[in-house]
Amino acid sequence: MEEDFDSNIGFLVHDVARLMRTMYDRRMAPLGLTRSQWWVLNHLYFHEGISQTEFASVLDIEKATVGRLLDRLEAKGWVVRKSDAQDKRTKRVYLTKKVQPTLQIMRDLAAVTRDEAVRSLSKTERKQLRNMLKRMRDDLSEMTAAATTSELV
Amino acid sequence: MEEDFDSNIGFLVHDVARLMRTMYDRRMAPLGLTRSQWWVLNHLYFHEGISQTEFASVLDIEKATVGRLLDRLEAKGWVVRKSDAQDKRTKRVYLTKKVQPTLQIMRDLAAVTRDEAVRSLSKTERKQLRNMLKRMRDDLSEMTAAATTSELV
DNA sequence: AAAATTTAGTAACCTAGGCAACTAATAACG
DNA sequence: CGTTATTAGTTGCCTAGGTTACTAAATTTT
Repeated sequence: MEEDFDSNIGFLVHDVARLMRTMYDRRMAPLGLTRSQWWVLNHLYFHEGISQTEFASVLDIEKATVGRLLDRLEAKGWVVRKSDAQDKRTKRVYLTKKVQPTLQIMRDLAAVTRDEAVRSLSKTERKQLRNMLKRMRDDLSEMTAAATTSELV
Repeated sequence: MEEDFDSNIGFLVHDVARLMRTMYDRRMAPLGLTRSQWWVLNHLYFHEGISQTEFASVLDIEKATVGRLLDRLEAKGWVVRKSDAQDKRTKRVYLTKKVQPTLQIMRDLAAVTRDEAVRSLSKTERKQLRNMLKRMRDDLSEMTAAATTSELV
């Protein structure tokens, strides 16, 4: 059981994620965007004016990581940070005009890669896979949040 | 379809992998090992004397990444590199005595995390998940290998 | 045999992610 | 009101991963 590493779900998930990331990133590199950057821009498209902390929570990554992603995006002129008028601590994030036309291309390229990854799965299987991964993600998300304030083993 | 980002398989896989990695790493940190390092040691357990290039191929990561992982493991005294007698270019990798007893603990901790991740899945679902992920991995693995020498879009 | 090509490993530079420590600003409380 | 605690963001330090360019050694070609 533990010895069957080729079937270890943890590493299977890890491998699939890594391989998909590699394909995404290779495709997007000519456009000057990485997969993570695209993901950030995409969320921003639907939540413009979000604060960095809210953003970190939505993306479920650390504030520091969000900050640095935004640093790179801002340096490229795809994003701007504006201080909140009420709360001088918080910065709200906005897309620039420059990046808008690029987003659709990104989405299309992402779809191509995604379709490639699941091309051997039937419609039913894809649905099952999505369902299972969502449950795993939600469980894990709870656990990582809970574990911050308590014991791990 | 493309708009339903919460169900985007690519990002679901990415999220699950990241969350599992976080749980793994938090548990293993007190033992001084990361998940990647453990994975390397584990492979080494079954393929001692492997060359770095073969290792990169087995793990399906870049040679440079393997080299750096081994740098850290060697610095900690868990691994040694010995030059091949026949081919002076290649270095073969071996586990040290020091690390052997730790491996079982690692495996146990990994199993705990893995079980947590799939705790809401039935036996049947786990089997299906493994099967689907393997097919995805194999397809993607082929693609990334093929794409190195040809066009991407 | 000499020259050209391939191969093994490394180094440098990049993004991404985590954790911990910090500053500045706001909120809570006595 | 003033002190204390919390919150938002940044910075520094770590691992992991990729790409490219390089060196040294081995192979292949001519």
